[in-house]
Amino acid sequence: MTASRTARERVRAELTREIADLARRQLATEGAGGLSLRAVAREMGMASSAVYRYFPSRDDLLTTLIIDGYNALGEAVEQAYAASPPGDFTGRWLTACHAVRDWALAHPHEYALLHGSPVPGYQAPQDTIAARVRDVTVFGRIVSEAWRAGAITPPAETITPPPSLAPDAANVRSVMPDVPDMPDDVIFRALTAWTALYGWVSFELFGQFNNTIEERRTAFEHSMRLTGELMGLTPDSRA
Amino acid sequence: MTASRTARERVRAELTREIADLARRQLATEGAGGLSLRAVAREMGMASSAVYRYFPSRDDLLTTLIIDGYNALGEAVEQAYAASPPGDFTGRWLTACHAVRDWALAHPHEYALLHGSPVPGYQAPQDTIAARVRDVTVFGRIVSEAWRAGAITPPAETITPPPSLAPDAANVRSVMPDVPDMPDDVIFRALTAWTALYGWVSFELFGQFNNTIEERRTAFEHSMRLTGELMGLTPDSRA
DNA sequence: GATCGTCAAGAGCGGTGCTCTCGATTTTTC
DNA sequence: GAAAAATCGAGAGCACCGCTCTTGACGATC
Repeated sequence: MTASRTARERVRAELTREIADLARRQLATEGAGGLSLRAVAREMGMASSAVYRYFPSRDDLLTTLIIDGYNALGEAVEQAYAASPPGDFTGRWLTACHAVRDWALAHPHEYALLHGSPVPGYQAPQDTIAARVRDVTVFGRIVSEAWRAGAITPPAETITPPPSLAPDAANVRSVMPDVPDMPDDVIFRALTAWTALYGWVSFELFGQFNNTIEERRTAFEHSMRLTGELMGLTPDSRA
Repeated sequence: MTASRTARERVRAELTREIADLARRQLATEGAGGLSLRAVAREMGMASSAVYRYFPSRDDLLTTLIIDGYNALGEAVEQAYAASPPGDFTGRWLTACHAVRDWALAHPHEYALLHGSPVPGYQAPQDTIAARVRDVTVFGRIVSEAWRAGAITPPAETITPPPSLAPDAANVRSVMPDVPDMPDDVIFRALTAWTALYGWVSFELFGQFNNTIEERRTAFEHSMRLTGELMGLTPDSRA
């Protein structure tokens, strides 16, 4: 039932995929604004109006590209997580950070679609939100595992978050499995590290480091070590 | 000479300003992609072709908007700096952070133009880079003043940056007045705090905190306190 | 007062997203 | 197997865009 319905449905699924792939290639070369339904149709050898049989609007096409992008980024982070040694939490954190950065550098326009300014007239539908949590989940897993292993020790005289932030902390905690005892302080430290990660990648990709930071990869890793320290991760859990 | 040349030049300068203002208003309501030379011309009651006498292309108009945006943001940060008490460096850091966030929230589309994904076919010219450093300069001043006052004490067993990052650290140090003795470690801690600041604001503005972080301002301030700690700022320098 | 530079306006080019209609083809139903 | 229904591609067309070129009128200058 899932493999083959009518021939028409099969060719429809095929064409839909083909259009999306072509659009993604066009996105990679031209950028988000250069995405043109007419150009896709031209490259596929069909009339521009025919494309609307598969994607009711340009925004719908954009939405699938965004969802695919979140999934690709999430998968990259998941694979990096799976390939990193379980005991070394700082290593896992750094590996995951590099996975985000590497993917962003390899797919700059797609990253811009996900974490850049929203596309002009485009309003992201709810569908995209579900796919968005995929990379977040991995980071949450890393932090929660480290916490349960006792590898997170925030500074003694820590800055305690105000009580009004408890609900938000609970929201963040919900993406971390089995850490009901994690203090809000650690939650917000992890959140801050997370924003620093994407802040760095966005800065690097959007050109804010031009003529200033040249040893990008090394500087990035060092910065992520600092954010690891901010989270309270012990520098090397194997030592 | 600066006040009045011929009447023609005066009216020309006036119209140029008027076009830019109208474009900025259109940018605020429609977003970067919705900026249309034709719409501006329509609203000014002139033919679309006439606008090209003042801005040779849409990208040129965008460039002036970007430069104006950087200046407005920089000025907001400068004013916040000027209004904050000189002795309290953590306070100055937080005030400057809030200035960035407040300005971004008040001018979301302009912020997106500055720190979001680059506009489709637009290539930022060198002119924009000069205006960009204005806010950075303020942050550099805060950090360097704190350092000279002895209010920055990074953790004892710190993560030292690799020697290959020394040139980049020197680049960053160049925006900080009179701190030749500031260690590269502190430089990169400040840089990381800076990326965390803009990472947070971008996340908040671009919708990544939806359904997760609701007490935005409080959470932001707490996060910035944490980045202040990361820099080594003593929690309250007046105590 | 004639000349020259500047200006607004109009027409037009090629491009865009999107809609509608029409004929052809495939699937479903009887 | 034939008729009915659903689907599809193509074409024309709408309103918009950035941008160019030409034309005619206005203002400043000698």
